[in-house]
Amino acid sequence: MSNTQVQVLPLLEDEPVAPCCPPLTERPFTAEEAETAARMFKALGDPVRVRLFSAIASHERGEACVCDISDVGVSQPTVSHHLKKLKEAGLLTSERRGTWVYYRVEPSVLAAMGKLIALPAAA
Amino acid sequence: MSNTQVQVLPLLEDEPVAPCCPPLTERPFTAEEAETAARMFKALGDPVRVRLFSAIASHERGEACVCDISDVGVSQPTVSHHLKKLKEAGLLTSERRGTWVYYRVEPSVLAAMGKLIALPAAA
DNA sequence: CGTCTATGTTGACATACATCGAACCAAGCG
DNA sequence: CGCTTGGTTCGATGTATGTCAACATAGACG
Repeated sequence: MSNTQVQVLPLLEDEPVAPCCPPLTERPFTAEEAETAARMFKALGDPVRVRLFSAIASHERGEACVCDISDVGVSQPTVSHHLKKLKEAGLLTSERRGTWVYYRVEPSVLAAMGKLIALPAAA
Repeated sequence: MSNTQVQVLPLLEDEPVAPCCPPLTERPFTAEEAETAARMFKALGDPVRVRLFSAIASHERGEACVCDISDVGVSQPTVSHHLKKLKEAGLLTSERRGTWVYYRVEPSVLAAMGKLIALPAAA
């Protein structure tokens, strides 16, 4: 009843991608874990999206205006489509600042993926 | 310095997936690099394939008989189909030993993927 | 040989996806 | 206002993909 200041996670409408799964080599993934991991991999399973993601990730502060990265050989609507896909997968966030729209890499995503591919110590 | 020759890459006649690309965050990928990276990501962009890959990778010696991993909720031909995809992508190799066929994780692949999503050293 | 078990291949089918042009919103500027 | 530039959404279209049932192949074994 009394609102004891539940300062919760601020309403993420999409599913959180970051806290995903153990390393792929640790144990067989469950169906759910596989679903989550596959969603991330699938988002990067297109050359155009890899180029866009890499362009943003390697840009200043991990963010870039669409205008800076839309030279990947496809039409501008297609670029927008792919950016949307990456955003839906939780890999990017976007923000409009005046005239331009900036996309930014979700930092936790890289950490989550790094954990996924983590190698077993014994080599 | 007794490394007279590299011992890791003898004869994969299919496209070598291992020596792929710099980290995604280092610089914008070229079209070719993106194509290579996307092929790897795409191969793991399906939940069934993630489960199969994880089951094999986490198995003894990074290899497993098909019979040990085919319980992923789809029919046997579908399992075979996905294993073939993973093999074509260079993530797995297969070998027949008597009655059973064993699939094995290509170790260099995990290294390549780890390099791909390597985090920038300092922010 | 014949047959059984373990996998792979083929054909068919429904769904998903990448792509484009055109139409549409949003912000700045005259 | 109306124009211009940046970006997204929509509708259409061709291609890729996941899936299964049916058939094929490869060893093991009697």
